[in-house]
Amino acid sequence: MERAVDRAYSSIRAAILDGSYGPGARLGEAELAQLTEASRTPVREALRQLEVEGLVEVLPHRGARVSAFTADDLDEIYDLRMTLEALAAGRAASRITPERIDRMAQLCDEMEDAAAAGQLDAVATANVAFHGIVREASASTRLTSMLAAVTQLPLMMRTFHRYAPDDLQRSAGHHRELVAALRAGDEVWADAVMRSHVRAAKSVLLASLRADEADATTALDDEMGVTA
Amino acid sequence: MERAVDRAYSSIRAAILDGSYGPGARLGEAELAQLTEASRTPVREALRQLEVEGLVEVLPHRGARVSAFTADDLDEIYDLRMTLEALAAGRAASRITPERIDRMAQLCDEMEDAAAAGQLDAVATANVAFHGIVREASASTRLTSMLAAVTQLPLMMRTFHRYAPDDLQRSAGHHRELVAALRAGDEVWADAVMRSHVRAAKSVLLASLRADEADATTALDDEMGVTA
DNA sequence: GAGACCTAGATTGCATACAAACAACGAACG
DNA sequence: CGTTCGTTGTTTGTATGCAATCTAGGTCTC
Repeated sequence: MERAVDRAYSSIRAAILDGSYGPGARLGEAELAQLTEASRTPVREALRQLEVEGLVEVLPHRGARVSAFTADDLDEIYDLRMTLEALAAGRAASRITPERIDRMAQLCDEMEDAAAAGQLDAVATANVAFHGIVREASASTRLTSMLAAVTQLPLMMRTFHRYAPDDLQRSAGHHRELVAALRAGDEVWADAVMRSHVRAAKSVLLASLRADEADATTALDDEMGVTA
Repeated sequence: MERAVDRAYSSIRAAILDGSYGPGARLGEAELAQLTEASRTPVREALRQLEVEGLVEVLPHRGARVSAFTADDLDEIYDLRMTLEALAAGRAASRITPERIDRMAQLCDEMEDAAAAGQLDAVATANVAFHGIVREASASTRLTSMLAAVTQLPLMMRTFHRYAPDDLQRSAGHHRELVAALRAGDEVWADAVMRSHVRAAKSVLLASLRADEADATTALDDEMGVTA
């Protein structure tokens, strides 16, 4: 991470993912240049990179904003993600090495332990590593970069914090099953498991968002009731 | 096309697609700045954009080169393209308007006429428009931009010039069938036709490249025979 | 003669100054 | 009172100069 572009990229990305800049927040170049201790030139390049990955939107002559996702976006993104992750899993089935499969099994252990201990951040971290192995094993740089674009949303929304115990257990089951499918070298199996896995994640997220919305409405009603 | 970045982008892209810069050719920033009548700043941005779309590769401190595709790349790209294009067709089936379907049917006529007249460039142009309608109708900006990344290769390789009459006829058949599937609003049908269509294209391209290679080898052998 | 090292030229990466476009505010007019 | 237009401040877009890095050629050593 020597180049100023990389510093800028990492800093901005971290600031978005940790919530310093929420959805829709303005990303002024001068401000970011100060934050990342670089000039505007590398900041601009970093912003374009982040745009490709779907984390920010830049409008001509109007600057950059953190992406804000609608329900339609979410639907679209998870459709894409299901298709792409399944393709990656299928390709990985015939290419992955035993060592990597072992590492995935190990990550399954870690995730289950972390889930049992209620450490959702640790689950999320191990989960990213787990899926990362599948992508690497798919041996397709293009596919890998496309997957990056549809995986930012779950990161931004801290999806694991929306998982109930049942959801976590089902997710762990998918992970174990995927390991089995890969060990068997079964493309179709791996593809199918991954589809279930992503689709289930979408379902959890949508349900959770609907619940959030209901809460917000209730809160709003209460507030109006108080002030009226 | 007012902004210098857009000028640079268009000029460089055109220069690559018309063969002025072949695969592996070096793309010096100063040279491109002169070509596009802009400074290096917008040229750099344009190059990054072209990198995203897969037309060029840029290496840190080493500049940009036109992408050169290996047989593995080709395999990988067509796998991805089949999956994404099929997804787009499926989504389009339930969203496309009758007007757009009519336009697609019209483009079918044009392509068949052009093919009969041996005007392969005209076929290619209409084909791009035809597939463009499907992508727009898929109503997914992300999917659209991903498809752009896996559609540069066929453009660069002028794939239509490798089609024999039988291939062109099969392709036309796929196009007609896709129109029918979309008119019927049948997602599964549209998905399946598109898979066939892309897979057939891959097959033609691979066969054509193998033929090229054989020719090259023969020519080389001949030459060595002469010089020996 | 082969290989490593060093130097010179050229090229990319970064910073900064300037120009162009946009947004917000206020005044003038209908 | 509302609308429109001008004006000003801020932000993005572009050009250019300088520093850091890479490539190539030659020389020196083994």
